[in-house]
Amino acid sequence: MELPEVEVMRRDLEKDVVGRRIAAAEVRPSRNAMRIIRRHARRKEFTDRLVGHRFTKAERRGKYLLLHLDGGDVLVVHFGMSGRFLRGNKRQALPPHTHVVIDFQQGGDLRYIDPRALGEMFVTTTDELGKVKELQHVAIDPLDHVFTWQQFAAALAARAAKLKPLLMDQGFISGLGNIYSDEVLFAAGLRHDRLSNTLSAQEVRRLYRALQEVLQDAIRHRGTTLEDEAYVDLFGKPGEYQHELKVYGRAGQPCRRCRTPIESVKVAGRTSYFCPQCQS
DNA sequence: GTTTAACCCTGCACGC
DNA sequence: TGCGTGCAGGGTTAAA
Repeated sequence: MELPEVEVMRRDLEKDVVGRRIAAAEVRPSRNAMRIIRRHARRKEFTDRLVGHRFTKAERRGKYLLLHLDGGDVLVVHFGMSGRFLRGNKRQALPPHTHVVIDFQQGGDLRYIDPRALGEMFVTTTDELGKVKELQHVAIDPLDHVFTWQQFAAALAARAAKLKPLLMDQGFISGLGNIYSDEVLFAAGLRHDRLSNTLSAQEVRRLYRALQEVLQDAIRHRGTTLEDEAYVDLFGKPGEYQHELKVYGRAGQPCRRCRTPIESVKVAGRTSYFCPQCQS
């Protein structure tokens, strides 16, 4: 789950979960459920900090989701690859790989489902958020209004790294994963292996605009749901952006702009897709 | 400083 | 049918 999917989830939670009070919380008995709450030694240590409290705000930092609670605690969630929240109720059976269930006083529940269990969830205090190492490393959000192209240009010039891994580096810019970094680079007309400090001012501007346009567009389409990854929103509904993808997962198929076959290559261990004609 | 590889995990496609 | 292998990709960490 990358920035657009986390943002769609945040908006759903803001509408449907913020304001609700937690009546009960359960960490399921599986080994993977303990993996999800790996920062807490015991289940009770985690659930005790939730029960009786009300969600007051849903915030996003890069790919992290912060669910604030009254009383000053925060539930921090990172979805990894296959993690997601799903609204449900007692009458509905828990789907496989459900690790955490939060019951609301007003009825209904919130399930955390994560087949690959690469996600993580923990409770901390708002005061100690600044001490969480992972959150400290989250760089500026490309959709933040304080993210200016001049600042972006300086940051790119200060590094000599290939664009694709750099865009996926959460300490450089936050929120991009494998799918959106490829889509952004296509929209900017830049190759994955261009070095960040070789970009002209015009190319930097193109990349800056591509970041915002692609991410905003993906949020408007409620995220990308691929067959295998099966991201769905809080209510189980798939996104629509997979129909808008220009390069990701399209190896061998004609480029939507110039008909040249899309190529795929391994970059920093990730399969990357690009158009050899449109991107330079 | 930058890049690579290994690790965590499950489901699925693949070849034999 | 069933087994082993490799891949998918979020991130971190250690090593090159």
